[in-house]
Amino acid sequence: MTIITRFAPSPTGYIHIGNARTALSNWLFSKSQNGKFIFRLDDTDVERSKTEYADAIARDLTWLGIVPDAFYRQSDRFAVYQAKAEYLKEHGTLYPCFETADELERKRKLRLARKLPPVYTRDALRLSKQEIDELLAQGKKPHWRFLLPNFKTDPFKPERTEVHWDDLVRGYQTVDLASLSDPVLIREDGTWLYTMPSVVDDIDMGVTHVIRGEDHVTNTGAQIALFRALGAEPPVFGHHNLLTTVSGEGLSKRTGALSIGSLAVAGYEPAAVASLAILTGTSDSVEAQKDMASLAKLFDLSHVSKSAAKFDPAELDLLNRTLVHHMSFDEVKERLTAMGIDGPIAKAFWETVRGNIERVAEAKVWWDIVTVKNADTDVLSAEDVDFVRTAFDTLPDAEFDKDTWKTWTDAVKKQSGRSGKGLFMPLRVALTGRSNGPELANLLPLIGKARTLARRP
RNA sequence: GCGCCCUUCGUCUAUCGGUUAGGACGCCAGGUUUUCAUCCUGGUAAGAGGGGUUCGACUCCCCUAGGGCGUACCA
Repeated sequence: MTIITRFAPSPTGYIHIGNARTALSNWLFSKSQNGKFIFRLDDTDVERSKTEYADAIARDLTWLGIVPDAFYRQSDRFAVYQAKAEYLKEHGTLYPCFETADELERKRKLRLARKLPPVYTRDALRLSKQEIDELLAQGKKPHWRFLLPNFKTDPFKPERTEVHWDDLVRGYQTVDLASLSDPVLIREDGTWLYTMPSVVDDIDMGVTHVIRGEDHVTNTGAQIALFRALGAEPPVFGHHNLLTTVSGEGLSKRTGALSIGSLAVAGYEPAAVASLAILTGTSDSVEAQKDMASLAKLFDLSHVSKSAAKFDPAELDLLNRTLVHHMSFDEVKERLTAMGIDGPIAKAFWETVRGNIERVAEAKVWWDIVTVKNADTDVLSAEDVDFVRTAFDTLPDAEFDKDTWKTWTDAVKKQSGRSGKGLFMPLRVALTGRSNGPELANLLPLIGKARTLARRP
């Protein structure tokens, strides 16, 4: 059997690291088993769905390294849902309700005040065929609810009805359908809530495994009932834990700083983001994986914890740093070229500076230092300036190579009597304008003789 | 309010009745680099509280506290 998973966001906002966790989980799960991955836009909410968000989500997935095998849009499939709704109506499991939102809210509060679970009491089910027809004739528009199979013969006497599934993350799960309200499937205006289209699509698209956040656990109970009402076997479910901010708040689409798009703009490596999104809150060490293949190797839903995990953006810097430190020239060549880092010394340059930067873009700073910028020596004391001038006078005549630095500084040491920090720091500052950076032995030949001489204070 | 789930170093976690409670990240120290970073070595630091059960409890049970999620005509 081919594994088919899906990521089905609603395009009502930008996706964040928590959504990436879901998307990546589905992607890695299917890929690690030679399965397929579907990208589906759950855009039934016409009001709130925006093309801008849809485009951004697609872009973010691509950036993360996710390549869907198929793409669907729920707004293309309304006719299909309509047909399924008719099927449910014929079987008496989809019924019209005429309460207004206010009425429902009032009833809810009433039950709450009486310390009863605030579930819908199915009053609409008491309407006779004739009453319904009258209401319709008056031009009243109903919303439609799915009748949860939580009773033996009398829908007004729901009994404990357990739905079970073996969750990929959480083990054996139980949801009691009697504690749930009949979910509204269709609004008054005929638009769809996510519940049924999602189920219908999962059936039609052959989805075998649904991996989603823990916030869906209760939904899953109702949706399993819906799968069965539609004559289908439910897929396998897995509910991963949720990520929270450092202060413990849930991530929302409004947590802008953690949106995938903003992380991309900030110059983080997708592999760093993916590693953190997947590995946080699992029993695996949070170590940067350089690509999807190695992440897929680690990926195991049974390692995912059942409690919420704090997501610390600062960890991203750590992961990104290790990734950059070990990145080969070939891996970054194109990006360096785009920054203007090119030519015969580009490779040696990258291998020299990568250990001292956290993000690839920072290479540009060092490129400027090496190739253009004249060093700022203001910070040097008058005494150091004298020292540096004298040192520059003893620069070797030959063109610079990897041994030049040692030869030169050995000579300067002998002549000046300086050593250690006192010897190297002024020279570093004079050459680069900075008190730290890559090894000067490697940097010096890159700067070259001509540019070095031009930096004599 | 009710339902489900959760609670071990600062953080992410291992432990499935008997461990010096392990690892990773961070942090600190030492080494390497005659600087910084990298790298290597070492160290630091934890069972929410209270009751049981048991020869023995982080582990099982109950209570309390704290947290997450749900309880939508959001997804």
